[in-house]
Amino acid sequence: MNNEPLDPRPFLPLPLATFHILLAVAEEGRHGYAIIQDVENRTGGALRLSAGTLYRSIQRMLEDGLIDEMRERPAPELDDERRRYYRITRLGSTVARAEASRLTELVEFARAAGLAPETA
Amino acid sequence: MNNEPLDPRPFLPLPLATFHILLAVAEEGRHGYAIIQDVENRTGGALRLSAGTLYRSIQRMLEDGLIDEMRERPAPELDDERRRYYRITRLGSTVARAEASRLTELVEFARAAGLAPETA
DNA sequence: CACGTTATATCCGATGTGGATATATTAAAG
DNA sequence: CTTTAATATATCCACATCGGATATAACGTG
Repeated sequence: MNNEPLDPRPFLPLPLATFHILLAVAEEGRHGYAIIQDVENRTGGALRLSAGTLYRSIQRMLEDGLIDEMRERPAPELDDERRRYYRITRLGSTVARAEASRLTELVEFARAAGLAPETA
Repeated sequence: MNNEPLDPRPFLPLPLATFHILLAVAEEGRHGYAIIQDVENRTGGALRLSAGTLYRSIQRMLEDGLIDEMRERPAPELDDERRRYYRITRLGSTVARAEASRLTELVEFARAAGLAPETA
């Protein structure tokens, strides 16, 4: 077993697109186009990942080991052979957790400066 | 009086350095070098704004009206004439609040995906 | 008065991003 | 059944942000 203590710090702060992609594929295995739609839906249309940003982010994340490509097809009955499905890795989870904690701290700074509501 | 409803959306997502600078000058009027130290202290040394990033960020923020330069010298007794002091504007506060709210939402997404602790 | 720290400013290269473009398959509409 | 829109991946270009290096100079201490 590989239980080395993965260090997320070299990855922080995480690029915005990378964090959103990690959240999208953490829920369930998703392909690129579905990630774009997931991010748009969750942000109420406020963030629309461009195709350029998405696919280059995915390449980087594969190289860095934050995600990996799945062989299984999550929905074999209504499938599309063009799709490439991705899921989060253990390293990806560790990095996403560290980024979430950085963001939480940032919001607390804003609250202390009177620039965020008291009730989260 | 100017009570037009300032729209923060075109500024979002805010560059990381810009948000940290807004938080630093929101507490009290600060000069550039003091901002670098404030950010380093608050983040426990995790984020060290480089001089290049800081002074170019300040220029942009002045042009955008997020901060403005003060005439008053906060500490006239132990002053340094090289210093240039900045404070947050009303627009800067509005933008910082909007960014804090975006970050809060982002952390909630991470929590929903099981990638952040339940207790903020 | 020499030296490290404080202080502001600009330049360069690397990275992240949106928008445009390309290509091809799938689904829906006429 | 053919046209069209949506789906799906991928690459290119230009722009913004950023860290690190460099420059210049005033300040504080030994």
